[in-house]
Amino acid sequence: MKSEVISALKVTGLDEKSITDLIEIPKESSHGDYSFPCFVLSKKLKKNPVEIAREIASKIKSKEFEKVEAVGPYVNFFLDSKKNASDILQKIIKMKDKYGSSDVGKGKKFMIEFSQPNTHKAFHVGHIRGTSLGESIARIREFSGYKVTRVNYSGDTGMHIAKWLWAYLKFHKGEEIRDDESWFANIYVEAVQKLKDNESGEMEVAEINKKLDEKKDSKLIKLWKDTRSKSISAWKPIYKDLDVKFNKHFFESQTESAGKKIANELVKNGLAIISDGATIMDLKKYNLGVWVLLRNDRTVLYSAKDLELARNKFLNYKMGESLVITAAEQNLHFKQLQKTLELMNFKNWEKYNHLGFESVRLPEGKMSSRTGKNILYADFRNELVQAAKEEILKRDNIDEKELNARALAIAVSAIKYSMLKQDTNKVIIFNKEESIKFEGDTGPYLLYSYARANSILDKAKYKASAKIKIDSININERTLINELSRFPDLVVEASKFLSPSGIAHYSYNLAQTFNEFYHSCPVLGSAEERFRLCLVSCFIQVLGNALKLLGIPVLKEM
RNA sequence: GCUCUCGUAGCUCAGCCUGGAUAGAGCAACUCCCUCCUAAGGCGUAGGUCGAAGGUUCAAAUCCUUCCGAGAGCGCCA
Repeated sequence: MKSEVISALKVTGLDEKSITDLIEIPKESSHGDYSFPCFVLSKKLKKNPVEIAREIASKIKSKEFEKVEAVGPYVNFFLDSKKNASDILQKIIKMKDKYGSSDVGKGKKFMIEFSQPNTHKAFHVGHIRGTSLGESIARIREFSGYKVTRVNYSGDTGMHIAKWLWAYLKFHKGEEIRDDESWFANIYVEAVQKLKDNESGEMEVAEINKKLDEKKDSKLIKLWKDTRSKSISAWKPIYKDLDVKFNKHFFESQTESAGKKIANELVKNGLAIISDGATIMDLKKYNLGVWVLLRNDRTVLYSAKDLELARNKFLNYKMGESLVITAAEQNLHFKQLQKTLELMNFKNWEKYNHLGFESVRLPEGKMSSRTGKNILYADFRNELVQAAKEEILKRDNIDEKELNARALAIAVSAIKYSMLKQDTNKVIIFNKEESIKFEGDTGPYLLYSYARANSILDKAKYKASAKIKIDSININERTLINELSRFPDLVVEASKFLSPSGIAHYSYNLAQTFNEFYHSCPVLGSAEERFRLCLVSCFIQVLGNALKLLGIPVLKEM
């Protein structure tokens, strides 16, 4: 179709390459399917571009186009809209769940690490951003043909654990250990508070940290193990809600001793040095500052553990590309990590990539598990589910089980959509009052559009058929079909740039276009019923595919 | 001080990679539309020096430079 436009434009005397580069797809459908701006020719011919456009349009006589017209300095091409529409719908009907998929990643392995909650700490709304983002990128990459391995990595050791254990032993000793996120979160907050300006406390914590590192105090190790496993159990319902499954869960406790070994080897190789008793990588000449691997008491830091994790991933998973998703605060850390891998001569070091996403903040400031100034996932989720239930009951009377299922889907759609629609390098100001509203540019709006469309098909007892007969096509239908046709290109973009936000915006635009169609084009009982039913079913298919990539569940009824 | 990110309507954001036709949405405000497929919807009104100044270009929100403002990071947290 584009090729016809190109060959028609050979009347300009330009070669195929420059024509291809110049052709645009207009933002507005009233400007046609393709458009050719005449500014470049204007310079060449030293003539008014408006005049040139008029001349070109009059020279083109092709039956391939419904219309070719000059508008100002542009030549606009209108394709045969019925044929075009039928081609697009047929493609969707044929490909179903695969519509939008591609094989750009065929034969390639892609490992993605995301979520990374720490044990003994809060899983708060900020964690949802990384979790939703990682899952969506994983799905987009799978859809694009990659073999994807999802991994999680948790801090189950280190200073924050020492602080938590200190507070537990000091103020909660003997208390039952619960698999409850907020119980863990509260004790951690208490630890941080009570350690403020408390030198003897700090020394006790350092002592616990050292003992954990040495693994000799069996009583302490048992407490650590018990609390660790309960804390891990507390995540299960969260990942179930969010529909996230990992192929592998790494823990820092498994990387620390090998990490320490790597740090010591780096000293032997002369890559790392000892400075003030600590083991460091001096990366100043790369403009990456200093990277501390071991503390001066020889205990191991995040940095050395990450080197071991990288080594493990390289060795045992043989992936082509590896991505780690974390908060953007860690951008420098990952540059230092990558540079160190390079200096260590790791094969494929340049494919060990990092994507940092900006923080989720409360209107009053940064969220923090240290101070407890945050919103725990479970609390927020329950509030959203409650709000959704109230909305449902306003308009429908359904049984408890169905009510719970629908409310959860609505809550999850609201959470995920709000996290995914925003560009990753933009801070999200999390406003709770705003986020429990289900109108406008929100997840529930998408589900609502989907459910409405589905209800039409239900009433018509519609069964998909590959035969499409189009007698006429109006502006609403045409716009909706154009929107449907954009999807595959967007998935390719999203996969390339590791960016689900484009899919999120697309979903919203698509739903909006559908709602306009819904409002102005009656389906059931209309003369165009067959064609419109087909269009509705294609809309459901494509919105469903898009939401699947975002990890957002759909509802047939709402 | 150095590095990175952000700055578009009252508020929250698209658009910027790949420059083009009147800068788009949502929320909030003000109208209108449920005898009609789900009003969690749709139509409309109002709201903009695209942070500022230079530069490149036929053409700049978009590319380049400088400056201003906000946030984050910068040796023993992760």
